[in-house]
Amino acid sequence: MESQDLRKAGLKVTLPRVKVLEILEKTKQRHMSAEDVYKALLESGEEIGLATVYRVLTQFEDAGLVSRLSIDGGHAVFELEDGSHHDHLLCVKCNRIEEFVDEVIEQRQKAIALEKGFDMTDHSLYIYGICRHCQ
Amino acid sequence: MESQDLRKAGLKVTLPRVKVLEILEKTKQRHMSAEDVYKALLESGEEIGLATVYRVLTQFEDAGLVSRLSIDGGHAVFELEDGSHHDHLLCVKCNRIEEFVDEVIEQRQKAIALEKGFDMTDHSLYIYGICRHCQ
DNA sequence: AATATAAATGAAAACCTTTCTCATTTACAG
DNA sequence: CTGTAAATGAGAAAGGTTTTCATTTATATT
Ligand SMILES: [Mn+2]
Ligand SMILES: [Mn+2]
Ligand SMILES: [Zn+2]
Ligand SMILES: [Zn+2]
Repeated sequence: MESQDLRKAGLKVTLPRVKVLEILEKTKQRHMSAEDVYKALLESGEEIGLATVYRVLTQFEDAGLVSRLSIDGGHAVFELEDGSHHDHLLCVKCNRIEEFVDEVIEQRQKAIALEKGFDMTDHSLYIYGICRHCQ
Repeated sequence: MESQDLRKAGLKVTLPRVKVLEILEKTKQRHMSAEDVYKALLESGEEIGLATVYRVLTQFEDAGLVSRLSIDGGHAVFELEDGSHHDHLLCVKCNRIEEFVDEVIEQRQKAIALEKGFDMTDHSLYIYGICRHCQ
């Protein structure tokens, strides 16, 4: 019952919001661009405008329902937020995305920010390479 | 004699290329956007088109003379390549950029790539926060 | 030094992703 | 059921970057 998730987030329960959430929950690709979501909606018979998809994804991000990856130079990619922070490995050939968590790196980042007098608000780490399947 | 640097890189020695290189070498700001370089050229009396600035910066990147940072959501930023890899801290208020090197993080990244079967080609790490001056 | 030719440039148009505008539709509180 | 604020769709606009193509320039050759 994702209507509850929406209401909890202070968002009115509208068809576009319910459908976008459904797509994100049902898809095989955990990481989707706005365009991907838009196309998936069309395929599932929902004619929801791309502008609305962007709006809804941004609202979901603000509400903590999804998180946004900003990949090198390209378009943003969204994923359902599951509460566990992680970073990403990207295959430069097939665009496969894998996830990882590394506490050592997380700690070092905090230490570096402290050392440099920064109040760290966020970080972004991407490892680019050629995946097993592509090499 | 930056003409030599250009020739070594297989690039013809043209006025735009020489001037862009000069700007990058003389500027106080180590990190400059294409627009910044373009404006600095204008201020120094050189009427070089923005498209040329983009082209030249990309060629310099390919030649290993500069490197490009892809900052979250914004425009690209370029810096003269000095052979020493480093990552960046960015102030979300004043856009100040600081640099750091952390061997522990570098090593962990390699280990993670290996673990996941990736042949690592690159990585990008940005720490966002509020700098000393802005907090 | 003059010439030929491939490469580089400038200006403007095109591109691509994302955001905005605004008229219309919708959710939902009363 | 009604009124009202919020959400939507379509298209325009934004903002950074790349492309196109006619013109200019660097440099190898005479
Ligand atoms: Mn992820
Ligand atoms: Mn730097
Ligand atoms: Zn791959
Ligand atoms: Zn600052």
